[in-house]
Amino acid sequence: MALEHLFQGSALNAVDAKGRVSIPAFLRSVIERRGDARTIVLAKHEAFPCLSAYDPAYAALKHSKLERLLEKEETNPEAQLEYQQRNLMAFAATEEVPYDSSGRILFPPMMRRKGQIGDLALFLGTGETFQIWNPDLLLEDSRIPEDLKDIARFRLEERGQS
Amino acid sequence: MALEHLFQGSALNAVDAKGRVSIPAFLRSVIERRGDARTIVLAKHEAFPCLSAYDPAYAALKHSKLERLLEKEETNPEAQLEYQQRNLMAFAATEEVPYDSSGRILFPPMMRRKGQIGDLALFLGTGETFQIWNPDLLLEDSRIPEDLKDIARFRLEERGQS
DNA sequence: TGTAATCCCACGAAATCCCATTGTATCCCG
DNA sequence: CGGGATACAATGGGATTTCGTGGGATTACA
Repeated sequence: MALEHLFQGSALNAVDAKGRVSIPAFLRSVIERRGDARTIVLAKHEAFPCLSAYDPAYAALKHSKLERLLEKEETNPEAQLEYQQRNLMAFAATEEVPYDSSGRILFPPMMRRKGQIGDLALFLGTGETFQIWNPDLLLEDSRIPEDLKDIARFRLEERGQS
Repeated sequence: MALEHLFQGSALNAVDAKGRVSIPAFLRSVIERRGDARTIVLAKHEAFPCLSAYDPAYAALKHSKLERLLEKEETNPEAQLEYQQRNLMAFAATEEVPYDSSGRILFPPMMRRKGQIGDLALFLGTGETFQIWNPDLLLEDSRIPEDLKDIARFRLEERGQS
């Protein structure tokens, strides 16, 4: 599990009336260096009220990891059920969306609701994956370090002036 | 067993009066990337009250996997029996159906009964295969993670409002 | 010859493409 | 070093295509 290209940096982009968002160019370049897809995978984050996003290559990696776990414990019926559940969450509870030539995706309504994304989307690189936040929810969350909130405030300010 | 194209995402489609269902386009595209068939294989799921579905290329893969398992334990008579049983399930208890130019299959009545599918079919990608559920049965099943039920509820809602 | 499967066309909604505009960062040359 | 030109990113809006769906017509089969 060593992906050499890592997601980093932050950006605040608008969601337009049609539900479209630009994926920041610096994140797209990582996706395209990892594989040749022009596609991102969206999932609800397990811990935070935001979305988790990554490229298809990372999703495949996650899958093969699950497969290997199963083969080890093939005899155990409890392990079978847990495998089924994980697989459902990893694939049925995610959506793969392509971005167009201008780097935009159409935000799937279900994910938009799950991530509680309004008309602003805050992108945060976190290494192997990146997160998409409603900036207001990030500022409200007590688990988020103050320094990170400062970044969110800065991005909001930047936009408020324009 | 490394398939690069994986089934992912969810959709809720109608079964019409003639018993026809659209296979979601995002699942069809995976089928057609894996092989050049415009066909799906249906089977009763081993654990859940739903149907399991995949492409013919995957069926072949599954078969060779069983074969390899058998060769490993050729001396064990119990393994022989189990092999026969699994092979029967994998091939006799399945149906292969083509989809037409608009992406619809005619639901085979037996499979429809086995999967207890009414006039709504919930499609769930699970990586190597996908599942077809009666959405009500999924909501009733205690083994299904709550987050996944949320997705089913969202899909139902989406449809109810239109 | 009747029943069921397949084909064909049609429609509305939604997704996708394409082009235009703006603002910002970068480059180049005086 | 400065200032204009250039390239790219993000965004808006209109045009086009695709998708899911219904219904009728045609074909296959028993």
